[in-house]
Amino acid sequence: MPPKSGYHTRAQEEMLAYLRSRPGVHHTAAEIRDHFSAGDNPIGTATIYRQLERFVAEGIVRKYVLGVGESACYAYAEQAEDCASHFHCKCEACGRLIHLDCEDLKAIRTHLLDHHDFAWNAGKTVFYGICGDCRKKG
Amino acid sequence: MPPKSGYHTRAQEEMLAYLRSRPGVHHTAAEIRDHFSAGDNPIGTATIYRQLERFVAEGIVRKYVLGVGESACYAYAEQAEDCASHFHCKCEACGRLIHLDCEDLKAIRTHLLDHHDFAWNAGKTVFYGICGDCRKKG
DNA sequence: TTGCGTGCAAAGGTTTTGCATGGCA
DNA sequence: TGCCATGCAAAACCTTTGCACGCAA
Repeated sequence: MPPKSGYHTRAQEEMLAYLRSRPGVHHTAAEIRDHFSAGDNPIGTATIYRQLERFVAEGIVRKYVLGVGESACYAYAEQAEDCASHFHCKCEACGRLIHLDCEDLKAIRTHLLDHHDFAWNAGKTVFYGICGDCRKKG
Repeated sequence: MPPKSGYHTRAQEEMLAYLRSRPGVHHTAAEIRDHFSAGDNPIGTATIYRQLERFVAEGIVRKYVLGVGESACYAYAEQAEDCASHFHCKCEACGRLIHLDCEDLKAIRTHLLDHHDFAWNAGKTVFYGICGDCRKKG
């Protein structure tokens, strides 16, 4: 899925190929920049951010804000993932980001819309809490 | 509910009194600083952050992360609010933060715990989406 | 040729930290 | 007195922006 408008450039193509090769995997802007800095064809930080912003605007990539001061995370959004049954949970203890596929949770969207007039964007929402592993450890 | 450890100081007392007088209202660190800068007894930025950090650690105040680059929000956490029936929705269009009291949504916590082994912290989670007003406007 | 994309550097904003001073117990 | 809290300034951090140059169409 190439961008819908604007020029087709090398930086854009390589970033998209990289993200697409790791669907569902979260990358920070710095990680993406470092990935390309390591090899040939480094890409400037500003370009990283500008392309990511474009990808997000076009719905190709999702952006997740996990905390103040922390970097935002970006992940390639597959068509299959794009349905409302994909959720994210972040463990406040170990920091792990957990992916959840759950049909039941889709009911939340209906409830929020019908009862609270709010069109929920599940893809951007992160559920905070404590994962099972961390609870066992105390 | 005074802090459990450390000294009892003027800055601490005034900040807590201010937050407590507005339960459930969200303030950024800058807003709190400006509030005290306006009157007598201004409080330094570093102290604002250090006290807020302490309040959050002690559970007196809740911290909300709404976006990268945006300031974090802090709100006094009443006992009554502390139950799981208080939720937050942020409109991605107008930026408004909507408070929601909904018994039905509490079922999410049970579901996440029983089916996904995840102890959800509803107080910290923000639901992103589009509010009714903004949808009407297109 | 036209104008968008890129890179560098600098700015922007929020939050944290170092260090000397002041206040609480 | 001993130790913590405070304030100022500077640093740290992520992200955005200005500007000149380069590349796509």
